[in-house]
Amino acid sequence: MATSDNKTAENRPTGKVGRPRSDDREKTERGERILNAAEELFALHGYDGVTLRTLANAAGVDVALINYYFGPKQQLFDTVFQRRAKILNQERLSALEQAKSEAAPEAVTVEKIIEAFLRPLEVAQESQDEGWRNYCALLAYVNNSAVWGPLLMSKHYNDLVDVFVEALRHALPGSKDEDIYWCYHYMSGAMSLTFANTGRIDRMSHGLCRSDDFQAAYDRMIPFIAAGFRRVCG
Amino acid sequence: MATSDNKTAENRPTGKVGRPRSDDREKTERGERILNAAEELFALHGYDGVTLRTLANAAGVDVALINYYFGPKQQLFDTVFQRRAKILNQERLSALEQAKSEAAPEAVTVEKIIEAFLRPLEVAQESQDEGWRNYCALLAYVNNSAVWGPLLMSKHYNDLVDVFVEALRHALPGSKDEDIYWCYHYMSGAMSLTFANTGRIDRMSHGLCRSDDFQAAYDRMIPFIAAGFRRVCG
DNA sequence: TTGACAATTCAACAAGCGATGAATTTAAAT
DNA sequence: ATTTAAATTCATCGCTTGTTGAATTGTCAA
Repeated sequence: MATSDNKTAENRPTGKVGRPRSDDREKTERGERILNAAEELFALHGYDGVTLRTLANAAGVDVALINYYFGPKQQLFDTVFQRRAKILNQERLSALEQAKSEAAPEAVTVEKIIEAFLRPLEVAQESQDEGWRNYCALLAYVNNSAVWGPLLMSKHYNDLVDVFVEALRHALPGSKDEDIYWCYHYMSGAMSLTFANTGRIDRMSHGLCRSDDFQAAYDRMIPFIAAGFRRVCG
Repeated sequence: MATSDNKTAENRPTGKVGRPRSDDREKTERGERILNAAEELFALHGYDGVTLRTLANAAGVDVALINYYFGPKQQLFDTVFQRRAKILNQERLSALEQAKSEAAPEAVTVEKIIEAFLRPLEVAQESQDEGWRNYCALLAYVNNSAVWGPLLMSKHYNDLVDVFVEALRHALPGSKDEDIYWCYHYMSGAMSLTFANTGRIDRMSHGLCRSDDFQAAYDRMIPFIAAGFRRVCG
């Protein structure tokens, strides 16, 4: 199931060898175009489902340029995954800080914590930048993979977990850490699948619900998860 | 990230050409060995991460035999996925029927419905047959894939969804179908990741929780999900 | 103006890919 | 006994894979 080559890609390599004139550079830099195309293709087909040639074609770039910019394939994958992880972590952390200061001196509620965790993803998906939608699918792929998950999720998201779990501890006094971690895990799974946008719910609900209706997904998800936390960790 | 070839596989091809003597047949038939190995490898590396040669080696058969038994690669994948889907569907349906008859004439509770949905998976994973553990990871892979999900999940699991949603409708009178489907989707995501057994929770909880502690995962998951349903669909 | 460096294409590499036709051996049916 | 069919290995096909070295063209500082 390797991706089709799509010879009629919008961005083609110039065909001329050597460094290009600085005046006819494309609006999006080539390095960034590679990352964007990689993000989309990896999200859809997984690491092994994408060949460097397909990727090069989609990005409108020569194959060799990928290695020039990002080194071997595995390193490219890590770079793609890392790029938005940083941003997402910042967004979530600042959302949590804001919730804390709004609630002070009271402890912030479970609902608000979960909102701080989920809203940045919803905002990202709702945004113009379609790269975020691709990244969410990539996140679902990595999160559910026994090969990549242990490597990349731990590397780029473990610190964030600590902060949110600490907040949840205060919101749910008397709860056991073990319970919190398990609930966090359920939240992570529900979120992954939901924002992976696979079109599954559309078919399963006979068209009643729509995968790309992030508002609908989001509105229900916060109370759903929060109620779960309260029941198990209460 | 193609799988390593593992030349020292336990089951080797005999090396002798032609149909084997019926008295020195292996205890597990070759066709079944192929399916088992495929299940394990596809679950770990995804469709494109597994080559027929790696698979043949793991199953201890010649490459050509895979095609002989199961046709092209895609068809093999479908067969692997289908095999246990049938069984799982039966188990879940009969668990639901039993819950219904136990509750009669009252309507069965949300908790019991979710238990009927989850317990068969837990029993499967807890069983001796390690193939079930692999299948759960495969289910997570397919469920979260935008390529395979729409094809295989709908094909093999949509009927089951209808039955369970119908039961949930009665357990949650006055609820909107849209709400039920979204909650069902959250449940599906939480379940996928949890039973995919990626080792993620082990690292995230600094060793406090263990991925393979299915009992722990299961005990908390039912109240978690049920509380979510009640809050959103109540 | 020269020389170092950056950015790009091209061509090739060895290895590996899925698939299949032919040959071979045995089992089962007649 | 013969024939037919099933189960297996082997060799090979044409293509694709990730990676790299060499050549080319442009920029920019000395």
